[in-house]
Amino acid sequence: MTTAKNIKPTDSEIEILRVLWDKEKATVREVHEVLSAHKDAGYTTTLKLLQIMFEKGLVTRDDSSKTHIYRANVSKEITQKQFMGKMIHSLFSGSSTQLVMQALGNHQHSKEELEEIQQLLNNLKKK
Amino acid sequence: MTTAKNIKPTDSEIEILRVLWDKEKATVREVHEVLSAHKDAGYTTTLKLLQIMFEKGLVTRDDSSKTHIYRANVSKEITQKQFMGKMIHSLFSGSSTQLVMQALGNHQHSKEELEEIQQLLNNLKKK
DNA sequence: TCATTGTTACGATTGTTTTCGTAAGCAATA
DNA sequence: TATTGCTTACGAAAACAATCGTAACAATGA
Repeated sequence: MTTAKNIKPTDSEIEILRVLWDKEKATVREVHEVLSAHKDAGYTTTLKLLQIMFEKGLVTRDDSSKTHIYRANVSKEITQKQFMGKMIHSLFSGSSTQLVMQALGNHQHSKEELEEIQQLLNNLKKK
Repeated sequence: MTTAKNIKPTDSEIEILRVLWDKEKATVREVHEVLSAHKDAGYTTTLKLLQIMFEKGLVTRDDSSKTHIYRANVSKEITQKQFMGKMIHSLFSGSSTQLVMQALGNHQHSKEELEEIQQLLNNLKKK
């Protein structure tokens, strides 16, 4: 699962992956419960999406018992990196620095968070 | 054009917007020339896309002469912010700090860039 | 004038994503 | 046993994105 897949999940697929990243494993019903809190789509929609994701290799499933159990098969980190790279390329002229400045300037960060970033920055500067 | 539009351009539309952001204004042919450097789609595809973007309000056009002249009607900054927000929400649990750390840690930054980020960080810390 | 070239308009096709309806199976239980 | 409820499978529709072919028209120059 830590393997880098060259697959880009759609928006709906990411919503599902978020649940799986969070819960480690889940049934269709469990995923659907979480999703239906802020989205309204039928149960079979979630089911179908998970089946498609299985075909694509985005998730694995244990079908040894009647109710199948799904797990993410792409890591959150790799997916983050992938989308980040795409965004840097398409919207920030390839400059990750510009993206960082944008994120820093346009969002609120607590004192602790700023300090955390400072730590990382210090490390990077050492090299 | 600086107005915040609640519209999310598709991937192809972003490619076109990049050209318009870069050139300020352009004809279909000019846009197409730039695009066809790294993409192969016919001229009428670019034309059609620009027409659709016009209907959506993503671009404006001057059709006073036969060859229309297009301009972006959404700013780069607002589009960046919009996609950034979406990404932070969907892939970073709403934490822009996490996104910043990811971008910092996973990409190369020159000494000058790191310094630039440091400056901004200093400003933020003052508050 | 007539052919060529470059332009817009627009319908149609193709592919992908999202959604749902329906059928079929299985298990629990009235 | 028969009913109910929860499950998967799967086809198909709807919405959207991307592509192209063709027609119509204007401007240019042979």
